[in-house]
Amino acid sequence: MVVLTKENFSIRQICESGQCFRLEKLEGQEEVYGLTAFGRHLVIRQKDNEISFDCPADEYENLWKGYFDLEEDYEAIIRSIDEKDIYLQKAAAFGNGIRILKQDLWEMIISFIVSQQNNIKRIRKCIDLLCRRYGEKKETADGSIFFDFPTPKALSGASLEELYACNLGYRSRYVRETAICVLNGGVDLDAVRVMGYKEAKTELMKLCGVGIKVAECVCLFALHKTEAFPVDTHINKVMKEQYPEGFPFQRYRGYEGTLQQYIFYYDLTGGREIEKNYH
DNA sequence: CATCAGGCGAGAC
DNA sequence: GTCTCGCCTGAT
Repeated sequence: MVVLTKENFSIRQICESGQCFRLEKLEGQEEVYGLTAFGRHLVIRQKDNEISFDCPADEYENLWKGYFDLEEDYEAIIRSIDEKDIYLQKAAAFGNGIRILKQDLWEMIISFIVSQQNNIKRIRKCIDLLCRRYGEKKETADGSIFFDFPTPKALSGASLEELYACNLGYRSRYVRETAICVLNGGVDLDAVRVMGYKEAKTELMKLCGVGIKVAECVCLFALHKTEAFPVDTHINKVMKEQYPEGFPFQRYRGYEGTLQQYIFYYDLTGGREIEKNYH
């Protein structure tokens, strides 16, 4: 068990921000979450600023500390926001516990292919079915069962019909073709891992079902290219309503993606009411 | 009943 | 290069 005190960390906000579809609130308890990632299952508890990770110290150091981006100073990011940009100030204050996770590349590719023209609840269900049916069955130290994310090989073995049965709909073909492409080495994920942002984005877009938006999400949530700025229906709406003269990308160069998450989360869960932004 | 969910590919031009 | 259209499926 590892316990630490941290500002700008909310496991609830991270969960609700929809960047990880295998982090979920556990039934019956407040602020207790379960995460499956990198072949492990982790229980996380939070009370105010005190967070506990139910794992050995070395696992925390080698895996979760990086995964949750705990070395980054999010307070400094929020402080850097233009004080006259009321909307962005409110969005960041609202989601100030969000972190940009460093997730598995393959898992993010499939997850965000599945996410297109889909809602978070259904995305979670799809991913869960894929893991149960094609992922390796594993067991935690205390004996509970979980399923790892399926490998490219395992997914390429699924027929279109079987993928439809996982509720993927028309995305079934994209998942199947992407799995086959990665398995063949048509796109080399080890190479993508060491590429810069633009190069990685271009390479990812060679995959079937990966367009600009999905590629940006993968760059941001797997490769930690925080300059990636995924534009979806929410961001598009906010850009029109709040930034008719354009979003000030130059001011926030290098961490636009982090701000994107504040905006996305605010629009998704909090900032429903339309407010004017005064520059 | 229509519209929408963290879009994308294919085809027309 | 830009524009339009159809697409699985469940919720509202």
